[in-house]
Amino acid sequence: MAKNKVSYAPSVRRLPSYLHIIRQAQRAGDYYISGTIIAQELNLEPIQVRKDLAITGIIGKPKKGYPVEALVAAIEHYLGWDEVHEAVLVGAGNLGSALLGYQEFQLHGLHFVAAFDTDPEKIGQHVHGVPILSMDTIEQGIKSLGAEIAVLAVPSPRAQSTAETLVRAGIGSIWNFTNTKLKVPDEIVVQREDLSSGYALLSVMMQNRKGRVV
Amino acid sequence: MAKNKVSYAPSVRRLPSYLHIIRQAQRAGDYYISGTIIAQELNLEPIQVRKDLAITGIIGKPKKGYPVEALVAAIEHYLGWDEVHEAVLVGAGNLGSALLGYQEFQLHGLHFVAAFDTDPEKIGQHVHGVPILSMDTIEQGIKSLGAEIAVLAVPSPRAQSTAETLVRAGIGSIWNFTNTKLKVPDEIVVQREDLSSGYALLSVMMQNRKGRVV
DNA sequence: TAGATTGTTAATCGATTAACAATC
DNA sequence: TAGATTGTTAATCGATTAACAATC
Repeated sequence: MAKNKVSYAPSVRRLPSYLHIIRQAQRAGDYYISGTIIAQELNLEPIQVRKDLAITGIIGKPKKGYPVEALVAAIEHYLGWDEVHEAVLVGAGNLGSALLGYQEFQLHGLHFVAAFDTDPEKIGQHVHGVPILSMDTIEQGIKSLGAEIAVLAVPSPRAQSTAETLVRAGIGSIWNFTNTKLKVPDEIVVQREDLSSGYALLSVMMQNRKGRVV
Repeated sequence: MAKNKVSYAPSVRRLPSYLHIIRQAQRAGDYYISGTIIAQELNLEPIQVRKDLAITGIIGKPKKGYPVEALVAAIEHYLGWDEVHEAVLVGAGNLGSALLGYQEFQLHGLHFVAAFDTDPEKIGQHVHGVPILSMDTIEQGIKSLGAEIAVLAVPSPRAQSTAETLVRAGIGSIWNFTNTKLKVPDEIVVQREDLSSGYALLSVMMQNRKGRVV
């Protein structure tokens, strides 16, 4: 099977920002919102917004823009955010716990049913209302809970072996917050989140500004 | 002044991953590492690795690869990670505190000197050894501490107003973890980290797999 | 030496932007 | 109606990949 690759990845990455703006318009009671307005808010080109929205299948109205209600639905449906996805947190450290508490994900259908950790002090406790179970029980746990997503936030050295356990447990998708590139079968969906890459960008911008080379 | 934009942004984003691999080789005692090996580890094309590394100015040796020691130095210098950058955390909630505790950033020169929060319960306390100060004192605080980077992790609704305070306090760079697009003067460096965009990508991959459309 | 790997120059691919007719 | 905005088709731009001579 081919490696999971998303067409229009840059467009897909921008959709959540659009959704955020559109939701604001929705709360303000607007029935229509134009690509021009969205673009303005996000400092983008209107044509880019229109092209991006087109992938969700939404049809706009010349002069008025896009119907807000339908647009929210189209984006959410395209992303699968209109359905609940059961998830487990693997590694309930600082970052992991923070992710559990991140309200926005729940709004987008990410539903944590359990967390796993090796620390005996933590096992049996709850973080943000989610029970922390022993890492030793993870294989059975995932199977019986039927979780489809694992949010991986263990220390890097344990990332690969933990991923392998997740695969054995039948997990479908791994959201990888470690800085380790995971070696897993092609049919497993993996999305790696690398905080350092954003910091690298910030750092280079700072360097550029320092030398007045922009 | 032109909007801060990084040339070769995709390449810059990959550099931290390379650094990670190269450091491993360094610890293993290797004197040279080839682009081929790095590519293999990260599932990339060797030519891409070579092109990316070229922007740091490193010169490799045909047949052997790149000198490990010099390569680490070249990447770190290119990113400015060989110097200390003083930073403040603004918003000591779940995510913010997790970022403070993230060891890796310290390794790359990010040095937190203070955190600011509005919660009276937190003020006066320490997170990961860093004192939490009152948000009311942020303007003076940043000025006297001389911090150049602010890591912004306040609730979204307060993001814009907080950013304006940061600008008044003379901050140079904002690493923005809120899902709000900040409106600040062009000379301020802003890097926005959007966790939802990665989740969107994961979601679409899951959708694709479900329909066996890859 | 032989051959793996570099760095350069050219080709390809995909994403962004431009132009513009259609239209509510 | 007049004109702002859409969606489509084409042009541009930048990033990735390919080809290959140079070389340790």
